[in-house]
Amino acid sequence: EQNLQVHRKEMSRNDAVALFKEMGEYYKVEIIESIPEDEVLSLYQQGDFIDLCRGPHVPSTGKLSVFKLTKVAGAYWRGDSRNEMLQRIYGTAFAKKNELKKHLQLIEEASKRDHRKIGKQLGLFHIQEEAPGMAFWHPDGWSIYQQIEQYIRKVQIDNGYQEIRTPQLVDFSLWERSGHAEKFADDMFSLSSEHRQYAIKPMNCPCHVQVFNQGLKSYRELPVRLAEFGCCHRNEPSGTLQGLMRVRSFTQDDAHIFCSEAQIQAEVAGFIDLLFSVYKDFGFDEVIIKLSTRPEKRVGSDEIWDKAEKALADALDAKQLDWQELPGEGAFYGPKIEFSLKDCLERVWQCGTIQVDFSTPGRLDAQYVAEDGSRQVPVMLHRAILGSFERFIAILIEHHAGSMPTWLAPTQAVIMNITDKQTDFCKNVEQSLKNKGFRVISDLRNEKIGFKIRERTIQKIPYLLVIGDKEVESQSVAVRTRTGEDLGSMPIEAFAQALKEEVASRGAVQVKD
RNA sequence: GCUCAUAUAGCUCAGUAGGUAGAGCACUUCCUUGGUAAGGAAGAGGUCACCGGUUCAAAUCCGGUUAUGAGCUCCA
Repeated sequence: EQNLQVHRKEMSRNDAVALFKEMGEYYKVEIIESIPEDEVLSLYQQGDFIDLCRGPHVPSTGKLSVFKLTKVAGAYWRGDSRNEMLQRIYGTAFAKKNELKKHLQLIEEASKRDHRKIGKQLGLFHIQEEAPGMAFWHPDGWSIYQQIEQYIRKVQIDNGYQEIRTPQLVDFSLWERSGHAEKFADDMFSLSSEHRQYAIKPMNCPCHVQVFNQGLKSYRELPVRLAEFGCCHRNEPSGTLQGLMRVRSFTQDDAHIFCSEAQIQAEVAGFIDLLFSVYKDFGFDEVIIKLSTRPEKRVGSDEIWDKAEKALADALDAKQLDWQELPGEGAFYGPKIEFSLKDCLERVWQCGTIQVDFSTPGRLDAQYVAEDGSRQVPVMLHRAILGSFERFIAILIEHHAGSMPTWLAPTQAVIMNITDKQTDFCKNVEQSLKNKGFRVISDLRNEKIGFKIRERTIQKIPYLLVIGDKEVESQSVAVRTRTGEDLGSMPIEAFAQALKEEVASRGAVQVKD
């Protein structure tokens, strides 16, 4: 503590302003002028370098034994994009050398797993100049996408959702009525045709209300759960695009639940269960939960907000989940819960959300007939589990470093002959596994088995089935995994059964001899 | 959108005081039929992102555009 004070100086405002003006540090002068009169101004010195700082500083940079400068980047003066930009130098310091080493290794590992890199290596997708921020999905990437979509479709239908499909292009007047045009017009793609102004939909909610509005609904029909794999476009600023993580064209696993106020808590509770079971199936066990409550600018009475916030909090508490409150962070139309998952490198990704909306149904004239015969406006719950397919697949690629769990892998097994004497048997095995519904290919090229194994291992195919004369004779396959494990020879039926179990359990069990 | 950087063969990358380019892998053909992470030979492949300027000459220097990367701001 004593040490820390040695190089610390306190100064009067006038002296400090004079000093920094003399140094040409006008931003520092601005900061000094914004500090309240009664606060102490402290300065720190390292050699010839003097700086205004609340502190504390280390007495000497020599005390930072283990550090590394990591990057240089621009940053807006006072975090406001209308201001000038300053250069910020980032560095990181650790108490021990091996801690720094561990930290740098983690960063390196993350860069090896970058979904853009793996996406290219495995031929999953690409993005090109003519369509910035929009993915071209290749066969293997689309296969992963389709597995996920079909899985979510089944899960939602099993949980009382009805799937719908709404237009990509909707007249601007709907976005004006919904309130989106006013706030987000610059971020919407729009076009005109025959004296009509359209926008490509930036979200699905207004369209879902249109479906709800067809036919007068009774309270007996609530809750109505409408789901859509809704493809949306938002004209995000060019500098924000990033691989599949931040795109201009994306598909949400979107759904809207129309219900009464009394049903909110039960619907939220049901959604939370669904979300946890889905994340578990994808191999994510740790979920971080945040509840955002009423902001200053909002619609709806305090009474309704009280009820909605309580419904969300009670739903979480009833499941004894840990959650954190973010006061004032809710949307203007209602409170929300956000769900983030942690990947194997401990990185946190926000994916799921459920939001209560008191505003949109009323703006778009949604109503139902209540028990007493009166017309009521339903509450609308916006919810997504994965968020967007693009982003979720990027997270999966990085979490698994490209080795997708067998149930998601584009190719689950490759059959390889040693010489072309075994070609016919290989084709039989391929067909028989395909008939059982597995995604398999044959590699019958005139190449050495070592070469094929190397290539298919790099492609992260879960199972490599080698067939030589021995296997033909015993009607079996020699099984090797992408991790290099040799499971020995087994009858085709035994392999198919084990593979079936692994796929059904979504990777909890692996094929074993 | 802002700041800085980057753009060379399908991929990963070299390269040049300014004199129109090179490797490995992949691809094609031939030889090889080989039991668990690279068999051998030959061949083909590039207006060096795009537009303009300087110059006898530009892939190289300068300006602009587009895209990408890092960060900032934003994210219904």
